[in-house]
Formats: sequence, structure tokens, C-alpha cells
Amino acid sequence: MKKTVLLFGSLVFALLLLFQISKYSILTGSLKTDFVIAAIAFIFFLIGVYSHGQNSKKKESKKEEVNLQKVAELELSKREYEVLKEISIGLSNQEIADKLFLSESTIKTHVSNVLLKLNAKRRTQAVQIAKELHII
Amino acid sequence: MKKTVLLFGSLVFALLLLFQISKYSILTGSLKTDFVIAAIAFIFFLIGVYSHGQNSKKKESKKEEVNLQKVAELELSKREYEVLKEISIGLSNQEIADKLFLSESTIKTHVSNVLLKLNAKRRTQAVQIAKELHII
DNA sequence: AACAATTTAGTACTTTAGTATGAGTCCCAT
DNA sequence: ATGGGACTCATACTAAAGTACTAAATTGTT
Repeated sequence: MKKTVLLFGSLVFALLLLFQISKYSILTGSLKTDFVIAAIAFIFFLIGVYSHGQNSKKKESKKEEVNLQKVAELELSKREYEVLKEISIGLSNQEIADKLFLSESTIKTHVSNVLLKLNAKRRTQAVQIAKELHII
Repeated sequence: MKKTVLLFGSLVFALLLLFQISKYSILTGSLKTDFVIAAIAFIFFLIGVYSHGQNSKKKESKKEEVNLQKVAELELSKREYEVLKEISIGLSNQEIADKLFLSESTIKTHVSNVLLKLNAKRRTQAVQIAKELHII
């Protein structure tokens, strides 16, 4: 936040300076009016593009960020959350068991708990709910 | 596309006009130099923001848009594609059957075909693959 | 009209998924 | 040290999901 203030402060200062130089240049005729105006226009155009870009990035990251808070709220344990993520990439219980070096029984237990905590009837529904909650 | 050309053409024309007016105004002293430069700067700033916004929107829609071409490539029929979408929201075969006023048998047939065409072993995997292909 | 593709539906099976329950281990905090 | 939570695993079911095959009705196309 402090960085942003500093950045914008110095930017404003630089622009004011540019402004004065421009005006001076035009009045003394040391630079062509066309050129100065074009330069100003171009620079502000770039500033417009850049500042909007920053906003877009912030918005996007807010959209994509979104996790982990709700995992705690749902009381999903570490393993359960892990299993949920494996489910979401389309693995079967047996495949998850192999991947995590566990028995299929264990995975079934975890899956059942996940379904309970996410209030889902099926694993496909659990994935859907998890995506809506932005926890995967 | 023609609209875009027309829009940009008239925009450029308007800007050139603005340019000339500004220069004239400054030279004749009918407007204060400060004001004109500020106006130019502001206008181009807005143009920068706007044009970038358009680009962002296009990019986003390209990211989100993304369907229907590959549905044809995969030779997914209308019904199969429909069933796939229902699967992706987490419905069971029976629920899909009820929703589409079909028997569960029919849904099973469609699901089997979808899995074949998407080269998936399970419905969860089919959903994952479909998302990667941006067809849902 | 005739053909091909799609859609629908059924039967009969096999395979996964999911539930319920019990139980042993490990670790952490009171 | 002890009770609680998380993790592991097993057995025994029930319920879905998926496969294979067949077949009739529908639809669009030539």
C-alpha cells in the first residue's frame, strides 16, 4: 500500500514537471507544438492502459485466489482435503489409494467424510460444490 | 469487424480534429495552454483505459467462450453433449433421466458413449477432460 | 422411399462407489 | 497419563455406475 502511494506520488510529480516543461517549450518555441501534444497524448494513453491493466490483474487474482479459509470452516481435515482434490481430477478410489500409498478402505472412509461435510450425495456433486466454494 | 474499422476510423478523425483545434487555440491564445494540454492528457488517458478494457474483454471471452468446435470434432451428439453437461453439475443417472424425461437406461447408454468419445474411464474424469477441452 | 445416424430403451452382468460399524495407532494438549 | 481427534484399515452391505448387446422408433438426407 505504501508502495502504491509512493509510486503514484512520484508519477504525479513527474507529470506536473512534464507539464511545465511542455508549456515552457511551446511558449519559447523550442519544440514544435504538434510534437509536444502528441507526446503528452501518447504518455497518458500508456498510463491509461497500464493503470487499467493493474486493476484487471487485481480483479483476476481476487477471482482465482479464494481458498483455504472455507476448508477450515467446513472442518475438512488435511487428508480429506487431499482426497477431495484427487477426486476432482477424476481419479477412482483405487487410484487415489495407489497415489497416496493407502488402502482403498481408507480412501472410502475419507470420501464418505468429505461427502458428509460438503453435504453432497456423490463425488461428482462434491466436486461441483467445492468449485463453487472456491476451495479447489 | 467492419464496425471496428469504422469506429477506429472516426475516432482517429475526431482526434486529429481535436489536435488541430487545440493547436489553433493555443496559438491564438483563445484558450489557456494548461487547460488544453490537461484536456488532451485526460482524453487520451480515458482512451487508454477504454481500449485496454476492450482487449481484456476479448481475451476473457476467448478464455470463457471456447466451445462447440471440439464438440463436433469429438463427434458428440446433441443428447450426449447434453448429458455430459448434466454430469458436470453433479447429477446421478437417475436424476438426469428425470430431468430430461428419459429412462435411466437411456442415460446409461449416453454416458457410456460420452466416456468412449472422451476417452474417460469414469464420469468424474470425463468432466475433468471436458473442462480441459473447454467444451463445458 | 431408403439409408444412415441418432435417440430411446431394455436385459443381464461386472465393477465402483458409498454407508455403517468397529477397531487399532499416533499425536497433541490438558 | 489420558482423553480426543485424525488417520488408518477391515468387513459386510447396498446402491450406483458402467459394459455389452440387442432392438425399435425417430429424424434428416439423398
